Amino acid sequence: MRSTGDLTASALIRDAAMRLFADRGTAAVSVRDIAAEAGVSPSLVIHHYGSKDALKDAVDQHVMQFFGDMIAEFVDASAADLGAAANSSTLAARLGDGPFLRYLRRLLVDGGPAAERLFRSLYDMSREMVRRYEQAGVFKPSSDEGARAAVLLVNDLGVILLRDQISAVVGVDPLGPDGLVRWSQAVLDLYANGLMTSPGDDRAND
Amino acid sequence: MRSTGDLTASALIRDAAMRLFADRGTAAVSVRDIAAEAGVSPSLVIHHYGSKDALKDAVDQHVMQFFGDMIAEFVDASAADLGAAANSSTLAARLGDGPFLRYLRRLLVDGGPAAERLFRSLYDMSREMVRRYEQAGVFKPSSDEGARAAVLLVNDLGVILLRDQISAVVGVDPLGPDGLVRWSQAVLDLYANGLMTSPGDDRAND
DNA sequence: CGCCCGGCTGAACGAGTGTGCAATAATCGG
DNA sequence: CCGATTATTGCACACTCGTTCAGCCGGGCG
Repeated sequence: MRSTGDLTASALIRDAAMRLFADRGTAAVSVRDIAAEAGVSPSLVIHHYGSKDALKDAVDQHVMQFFGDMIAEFVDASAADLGAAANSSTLAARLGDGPFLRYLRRLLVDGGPAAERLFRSLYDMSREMVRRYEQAGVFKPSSDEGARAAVLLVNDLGVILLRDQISAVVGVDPLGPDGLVRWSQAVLDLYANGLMTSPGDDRAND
Repeated sequence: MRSTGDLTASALIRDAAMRLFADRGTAAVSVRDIAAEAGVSPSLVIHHYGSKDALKDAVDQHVMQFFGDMIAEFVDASAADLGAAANSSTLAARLGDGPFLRYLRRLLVDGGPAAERLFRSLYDMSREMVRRYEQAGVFKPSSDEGARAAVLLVNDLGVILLRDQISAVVGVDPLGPDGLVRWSQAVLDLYANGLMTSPGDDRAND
């Protein structure tokens, strides 16, 4: 019942479930697995959350709360100073190696109402960002702000979703300390200069 | 045993498994579900593939073959004419609404050796594309071709991974007939012109 | 015709699943 | 200290899982 530094049992269970769900997917994790990971009995898991589905809902809500707070904080900070906090680097660094990003991946791919609400929040944030930057003259005006915001959002989320693949194949974790600067530079170069020699050219991408 | 128009039973089972795996994830699909979807008995599934894991391997291999062929064809076509076939639009349109893209999503997120091989193929394709375009003078030279190729690849795959979320929130399927042109225009505009007013400016993204 | 043989099925088994329940251990107010 | 409330557990039940196996059924071949 105490809310001190060490976690309560139900929080322990929730965090264990979050880790396992993120790594293996919800269906591949049993209540007994969660109990073992949390160091408690399977009965306690049910006693605290009622059912496995309810536990999943609690984990979803917890993750949503986390990202909701992060988004709000980020929007506020960028309202005060458009340039300072407004880059993905600090965001990603702050997220650290916690299980939140890995859970976010499952959440977005598995879908569901919670995922849709979260994605809507992120998209709204992206739109607001684009609007501010365009108004401030940092971004060129766009004929399709919605699409531009979506493309930028997909760019950021794509790194999170494909992090493991990129790490394995490219050889550098794009969200690690070293890979992050390399990735940011490539993205910044793209955003600042584009990549084609003749502006307004015909189509060409991979 | 025949390879005519209507599929053989084992191919029927494989396709049913691919659909269900893509939609719900491997662990959430039972052999009985697959059998029902394919219209056969559960025993026949095991009889043809030995086990559920082996069936999943067969599905993986089938999908890998499909994308391998597509990649090879795409590289060949773009070698002949750099501009004509070298856009994602035709690729996505050719993939259509088949289950391959949905399965690709699960494959990339669940990881595993097959996914890593596929991602490596895609990354190699992206690198080769970037190299050709830079050499042809279509792309500006880059200080980090690897990172540039990775960013472009993530951009394309991100749309596939987040397709459902984008459809639900933005309101347009980015791989549908109408959404594709809107999405392509936004991406093309980004690639051609960048989005910041002062090239080489300081950091700014969402 | 009889035979057999590969595709296919239904029933069954053991293991593992989520969950309910009674009993035990811990904690706290009096 | 004691009673009570809460946290926690072991056990059991019903069910589903993947998988096995004996047998059915239709068609090609002697």
